[in-house]
Amino acid sequence: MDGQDAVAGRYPAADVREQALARLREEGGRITPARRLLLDAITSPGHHTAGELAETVRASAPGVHVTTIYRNLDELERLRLVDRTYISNGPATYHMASVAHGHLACESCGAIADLPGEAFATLHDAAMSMYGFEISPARFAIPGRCARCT
Amino acid sequence: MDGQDAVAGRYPAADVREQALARLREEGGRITPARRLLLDAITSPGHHTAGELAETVRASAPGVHVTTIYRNLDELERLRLVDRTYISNGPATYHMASVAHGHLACESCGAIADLPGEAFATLHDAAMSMYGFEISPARFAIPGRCARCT
DNA sequence: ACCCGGCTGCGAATAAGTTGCAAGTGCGTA
DNA sequence: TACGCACTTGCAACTTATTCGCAGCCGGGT
Repeated sequence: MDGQDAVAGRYPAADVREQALARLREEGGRITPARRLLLDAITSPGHHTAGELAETVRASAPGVHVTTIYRNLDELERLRLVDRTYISNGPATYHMASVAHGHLACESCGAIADLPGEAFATLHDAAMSMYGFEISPARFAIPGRCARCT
Repeated sequence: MDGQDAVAGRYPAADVREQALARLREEGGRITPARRLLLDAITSPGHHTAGELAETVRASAPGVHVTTIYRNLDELERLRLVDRTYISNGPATYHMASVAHGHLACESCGAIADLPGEAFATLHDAAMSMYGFEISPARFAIPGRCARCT
């Protein structure tokens, strides 16, 4: 199961990072070492839990507290710079927001794959016509079984 | 946003309950007051969290412990009699398994609506052709915004 | 009525995430 | 370049959801 980066990571991570920091500053936020390191971690390929991100950040700056990670992720999500994705009952995972896409999460091996936004077209239409409901595909993962685990 | 029971609840709850108990017995399980009450609670319309189910059961039998609720829900899920649905970061919700369907969960008011299984057709095909991935629509809720909250 | 094995209650443990508060620091201003 | 205010951070304690070990209970086949 590849395709982890069918969507994110097309541009140098440092560019994405500085762009995100710029947006933070626009909003009256500050640029701090913790934030830069968090963005470094989150721009790396794949889907990361808050705990993993904390660990990655701590590799460079041991003092950074999980609370800081959570608060910054909240802020980045509020600015729509990152997507928070809930995978079954496990911890939420985060990745840079980019092209709209959804996720597939294997219930047995935990692998995650991205699915293009177009795959959600009929789903989107059904939700909209039946309930006037606007779906957010990026924010959740569809459970199931991947090819390897079937 | 109605349609909570577009799928479940077409048959008298007591029938569904006794049928589920019969399946449990087939599997070498026992019929206990706690199980009957849990099934009574879960067959009532809507989507229920483990905590809510515990409270409902305790209205009739105050001694029943949450652990018992969780263990029985696990068992019922194993037998595919109930579906466990994860809604964002909140507690899991449970409902009787019946016709395959998905869920829409409003991020702002928490309302839940059911979506027929057919709405997942293209999604299913996309997941299958791209990754050989078999999705389980019943097991998750799609976040978004309902008509009232937009 | 008896007995075996499944079921239950209890308490403690775990994991993820949140909150209040005091101390620290980025960065606009002078 | 120094100052100060508002934004950030670290810490510890708390909440919520769920699981586990263990001892005793009881459903139901004989």
